[in-house]
Amino acid sequence: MPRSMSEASCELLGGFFATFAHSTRMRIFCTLQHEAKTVTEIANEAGVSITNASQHLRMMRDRGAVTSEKHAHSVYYRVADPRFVEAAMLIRDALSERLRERAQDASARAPRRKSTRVLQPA
Amino acid sequence: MPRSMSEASCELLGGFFATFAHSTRMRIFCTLQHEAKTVTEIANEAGVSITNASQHLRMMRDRGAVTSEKHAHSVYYRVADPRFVEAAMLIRDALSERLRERAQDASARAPRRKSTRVLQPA
DNA sequence: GCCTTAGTTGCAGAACTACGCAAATAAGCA
DNA sequence: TGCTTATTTGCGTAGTTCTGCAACTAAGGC
Repeated sequence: MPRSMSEASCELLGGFFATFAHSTRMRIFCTLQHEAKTVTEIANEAGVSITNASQHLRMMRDRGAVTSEKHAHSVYYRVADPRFVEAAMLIRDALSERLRERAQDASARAPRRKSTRVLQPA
Repeated sequence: MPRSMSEASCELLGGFFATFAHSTRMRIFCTLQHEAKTVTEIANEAGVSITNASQHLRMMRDRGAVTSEKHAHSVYYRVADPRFVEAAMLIRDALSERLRERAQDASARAPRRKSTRVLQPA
């Protein structure tokens, strides 16, 4: 990261991160991590309406997180760059470690409370 | 990334990403990437009011992106895990490449328009 | 040309987020 | 104790985002 990013870059990167900053889009992103899928498949797997999936996907495409391609009736969406998946995993791992630590600290201070594992093991 | 993350995990990860999903927080995060700083320093460097910086920092701390520590009058904030910086750089690089490609494709189709470099070189 | 399947778009209401101001708290100093 | 500096909190307003519904478009098959 350069010492100071321009206002425009921050805007852009912030906009990109917004792509992941919602549980529905996070789920959509998870369904797409291995292969391209149609809107209907994505909507079913993520448990949202097709309209809603389509809207989130448009936003994600506009900001460069996914790309789309039309085949006959269907539109296939895929993750635009494998590094996005890599980065998400890096963050998920760091976050789950930190939360485990936090929970341990908390239970050390209040030892009667069971520790809750919030993220599934990677 | 596991094949399917639980709803709670998606919520949590989404919440974490929200931490970066705003140009002000992105700037705050940039100012903190190398060293811990006080709220006043952060506010000055990011160009926002102290109140506003404090509010963003609280949100970032609640979600695990930064930690804080009090020394005398001042509260020092720092990035909670270096992997967060690493992941942000990974995404910034992937994104800037993709945008460059996109711009090239666009100028290939409409050759008279100058290509704009949106992100500074890493 | 009409029907079906797949996806997108416009719109409106609800929910959430950002920001500033003023007031409150906290730590050290005189 | 009272003062000053640093930060946080409460609250109101303005703005943005999310979601569903209904209407629309696009591609292929009959």
